Parts: sequence; C-alpha cells; structure tokens
Amino acid sequence: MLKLEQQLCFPIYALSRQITALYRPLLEKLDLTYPQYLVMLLLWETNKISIKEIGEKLLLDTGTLTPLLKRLEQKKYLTRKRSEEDERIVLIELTSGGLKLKYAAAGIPGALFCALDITEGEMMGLQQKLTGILNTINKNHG
Amino acid sequence: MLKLEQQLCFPIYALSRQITALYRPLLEKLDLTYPQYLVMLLLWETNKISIKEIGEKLLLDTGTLTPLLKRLEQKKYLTRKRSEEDERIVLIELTSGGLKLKYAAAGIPGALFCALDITEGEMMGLQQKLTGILNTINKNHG
DNA sequence: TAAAATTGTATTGTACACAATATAGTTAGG
DNA sequence: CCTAACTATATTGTGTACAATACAATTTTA
Repeated sequence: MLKLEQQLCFPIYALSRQITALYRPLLEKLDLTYPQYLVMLLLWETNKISIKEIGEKLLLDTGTLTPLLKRLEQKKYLTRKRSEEDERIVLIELTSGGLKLKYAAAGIPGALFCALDITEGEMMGLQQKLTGILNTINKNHG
Repeated sequence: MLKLEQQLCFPIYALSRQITALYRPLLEKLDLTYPQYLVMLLLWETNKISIKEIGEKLLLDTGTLTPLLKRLEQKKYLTRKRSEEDERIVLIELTSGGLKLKYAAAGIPGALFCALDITEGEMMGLQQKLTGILNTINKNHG
C-alpha cells in the first residue's frame, strides 16, 4: 500500500499543482494568481462579502486570506472596509477595476476545459465525485 | 461559466488541501509533512535515487526539493551525496532511521481510505481518471 | 453591569511551490 | 585541447498555506 503508484492522494495533489500551472499564463495577463482568481470569482458573483465568508467558501484561513486580500487591494481590484454594524468584520467590495477583469477573464474557463481534453460529461461526473468527497471530509473533520 | 460552483478546478484544488490536512495529524507522529511523505514513499521503494528523478516522479522542481531534502537530511531520514561518476548529480539514500519510518507509516493508507469514505472501485476509477488528465497535461504542456 | 466567553481579523513562524537566475561539472565541436 | 552548449543542483524572491498566538469588538452570563 505504501507505493506512490497506488495512492489516490498523489494524483489529486499533483493535478492541483499542474492545473494551477495551466492557469498561470492565462492569469498572468490579469495580474492574478490562482487563489486570487478564486477570490475574484466570488466577488464577481456577490460584489461584497466578508473575509469570514470568503474563508468558508474557499476553505482558506485568515493567515492566507489577509495578505492575499491586501495584495488585491494594492492592485485596486477590491476595497477593504470595516463593517459599521460590527467592527470585527472586514467587508471586501469589488471595484470598477475589479469588474473590468471579469470580461477579460471570460475566455479562461473555456481555455482550461480544452487543455484538460475531457468531455463535458466526464467533467461533470468528476466534479460531482470530488465535491462529494470534499463534503464527506468537511462533515467528519471540519 | 465564471461561477465557483461550476468550476472543476476548484474542487481539485480544495480537495488537495483538505486531504493534506487529513494526513497532517498522522504524519506529525513521523515528523513529516505531506510532500516529505511523498519523498519517503519513493525512497521506501527505491532506496537510492537522484534529485532529478525525484523531481520527475513528483513533478516538483529543485527550488522545492533542495530545502525539503535538506530538512529530511537533518532529521536523519536520508543522506545526500554527490555521485562519483558525475558530480553534478546528488544521490539521495534512505538511512536506517528512514527505513524504520516505513513500518510506522504502515497504517496511513488505510486510515486515509476510511476518512474518504468511498468504495475501492470508486477510488480506482477516480485515480485512473485523474492520472489520465495528469498525463494529458504533461504530454501537451510538460 | 462587570467579568467571562466568543468571534472576526491580524501577526508570526515554518514549510511548500515555482519563476528566474547563478554556478559548477560534463560533453561536444572545431 | 579549448571553448561553447548543456545538465544538475542551488539560490533568491514572491506568494500561498496553515498552526499558534494575539487582540479588539461583541455577546453572554452571573
């Protein structure tokens, strides 16, 4: 059982890094890294969201998000402001510059789909299985 | 298409980190991180291997491996020695201390399999699909 | 209401991950 | 031989990841 070839976890780990590498040249044009792109995906959907909610959706903690969000703030893609109702909460809001990126990013999902060279059915099946495992883990260990 | 829910890549990325988190408490007892564990898996199979070969098998570059291997050397799990035939090559060799770990690690694959809560068939199918995608990427972009 | 517990962020320290660059050793071509 | 190209590793710098800790604001409780 202690053989690399027999592990399920290694392909997941390696594929995650290889896919990030596929995104890299595409995201470079938007001056984004892959985790930064995930944050922008959320903002393009919600416009305004707290750091806590971002962490819950992306399964990332504050030690990762705080500096990442500060870098996105420096690029003028979002703003950081304390909530007036509860000053513990930092609200992240999309800027017009951040919104512009959405249109520049329109081709990225298609480009990635091509690079993976799988059918739409395979993709949906895989996504469902992986999300299922993800939910199992978060139920039992989250 | 620019919605987090519709992405295949996000579950792969998130699952990779969540699985690493499942390994963490198990590997802590062996004083290993997950990438260090992958190197040890290789050494338990081959006993002696060059840094270049490790990089090829794990798809990691020298900027990651050099400091990682130095940490494993400090823990006395392996030795680093220049090849006598070609002094550019650094050969990594398992020590007796590193071999002992193999027996301490025997229960880890089983524990992970349980935590994922999937059937053996599902696991094999998933592994095959992911490895297929991994090969596609490395063929076209490696 | 004052003290205690909780909550949301921030900070620090360690360890990947990888691009870019540097360097020493090896091989090839003239 | 001697230099140019190549190869294997190392170094540097930026950006995640996350555990552990700190802290200020809020809520709960006695």
